[in-house]
Amino acid sequence: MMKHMFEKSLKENLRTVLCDLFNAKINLEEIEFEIPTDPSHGDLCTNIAFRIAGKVKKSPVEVAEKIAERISEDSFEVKSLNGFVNFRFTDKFLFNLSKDTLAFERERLGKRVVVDYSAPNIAKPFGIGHLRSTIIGQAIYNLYQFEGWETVGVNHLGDWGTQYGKLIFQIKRKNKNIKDLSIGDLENLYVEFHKEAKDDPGLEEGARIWFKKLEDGDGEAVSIWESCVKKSIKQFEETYSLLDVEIDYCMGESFYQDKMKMVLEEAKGKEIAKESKGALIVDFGNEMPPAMLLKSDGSTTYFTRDLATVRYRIDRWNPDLFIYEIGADQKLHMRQLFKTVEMLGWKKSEEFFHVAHGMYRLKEGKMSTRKGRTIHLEYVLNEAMRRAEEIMMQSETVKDMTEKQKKEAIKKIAVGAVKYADLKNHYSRDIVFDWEKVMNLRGDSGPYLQYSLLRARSVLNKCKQEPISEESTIKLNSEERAVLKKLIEFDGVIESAVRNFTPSSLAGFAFELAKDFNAFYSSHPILKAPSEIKNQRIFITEATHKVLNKSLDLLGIPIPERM
RNA sequence: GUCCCCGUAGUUCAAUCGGAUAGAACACAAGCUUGCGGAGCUUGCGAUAGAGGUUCGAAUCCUCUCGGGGACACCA
Repeated sequence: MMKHMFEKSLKENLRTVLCDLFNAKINLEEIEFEIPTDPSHGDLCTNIAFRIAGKVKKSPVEVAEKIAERISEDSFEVKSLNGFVNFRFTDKFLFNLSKDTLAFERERLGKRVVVDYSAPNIAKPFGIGHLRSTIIGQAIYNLYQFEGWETVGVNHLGDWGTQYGKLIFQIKRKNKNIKDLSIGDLENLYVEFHKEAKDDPGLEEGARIWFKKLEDGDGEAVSIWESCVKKSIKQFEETYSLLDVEIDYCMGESFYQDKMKMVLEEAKGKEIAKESKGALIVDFGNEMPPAMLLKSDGSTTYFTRDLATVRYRIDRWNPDLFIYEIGADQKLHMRQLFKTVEMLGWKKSEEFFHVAHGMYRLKEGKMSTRKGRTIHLEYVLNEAMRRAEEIMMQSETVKDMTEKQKKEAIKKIAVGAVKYADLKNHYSRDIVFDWEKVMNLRGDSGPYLQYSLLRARSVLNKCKQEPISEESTIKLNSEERAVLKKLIEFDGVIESAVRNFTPSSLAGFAFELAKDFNAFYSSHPILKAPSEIKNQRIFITEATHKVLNKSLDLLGIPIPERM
């Protein structure tokens, strides 16, 4: 808060000065602070001189110089350079600002957000694509909650649709008994169906018939389907537990079976839905291709279910914001959905956001279930754990750990590595799936963050922090300044991560903080520092620990006790 | 064919919604242990696909070319 207040009063100060000097009237919003690219320029800067130079018919350099001459404060010095106005905090002031960062409590905003994420398909192993949705979605959920939103997380399980008609049909054709089939078997049957349907297009028709039967409540179809759901959910629960993810509600597409009719009636009544080639569609004119509500055989589509889902969520939670963490391949679908919601008059499309994550690709080419080029989460984690163990064996510090403790640590390191490798990328980018990068346990990686945090913790465990009195002299070296300057960025990073739906901003920040701390740690003693600066170094260690801990917590990266 | 996203060191990614000398990591090369955890630290090498335009200022915005990915009604 103190930083906020400081920036606000500095803005007001600038506004007054600009008015006095150049008779320029500006809004506070026009003044923006940034962090100079080169730390030697200062700790904060503004480009306001460029913005008003044209208005007042002076050069930016001159404007900046005049501003710098005019402002004088005890807590920072002001200098102009190349048209920028640079502020450099005194050590004491910077130190006090950083204390402010440690107050994590936010006021409740009275706003509610529904976050739709994970949403794996039943009867298939948990794929790497849904892993992305799960990890990013959970981080966004955490971030919104931290910022003071009331959050509702929903796992919109893919448990309905023609694909299960295909699966049931294939099970029947091959005379299989659902009781004997594993998730892997089910996936194989699905793949097999597609292969055979290529040569025999009649099979698609059979699949549609079986889905229609399922929708109409046919006993046999429902029983096979229920069995698939059960098997899948059991496996998903193991996965979520391993990933340390908990989603508030699990309501699959099938949940909305009886809620679509109402929506269809409303769409027809408002003349938004119309008939075309025997099907019921929503026409968007030239803006977009049409979306389908009912197929010509009368069965529903996932568009219908998504629409019913929105209706349900409005009725139940009436959120101020809907966030969908779903792959970029569904961009058109989402646009159609948001537009239709607006046409129905339920909500404005601005109240919806599609976090369209990019797709995973392999170095060898596209991923493809049919060609067997998929990556199963289980395999990735096992390999990551193997590597973590390898490094751990060389470590001195874990020698006195029990086997159980080691196993637990290895698991957390592997999960942290996999999650961080995903979170550090901007969601919109496709990720080239590279084993070496994902399971990298050094450098810009999850374990690097975990390690840095534990090292800070280890130092803190060896001493007692004494409060630093207001009178004590603070004198900082450049490594200490770097850490403190990074720390005071935390609030802004959170704000931007929330506003832009980018946990990647926080991941990047956490890495930079760890890096700055490590540089500080390696060049200056903390516990054996001279007594007059020992306390300030302990404070820096403690603050880093606290902020790093919170960052990893928000990102969903687990922290081992030792590693 | 139409629409959307992307193109940054050898490789994988950053760059605070137009700011100062484009940052990291991996890989490669050279160093760091008498101090708290070496999964660490320091140094070096090296990039905005191409051509125009907009302006004080462009990786970022506009146009075109080339290259990659995705989506386009009975899959989800």
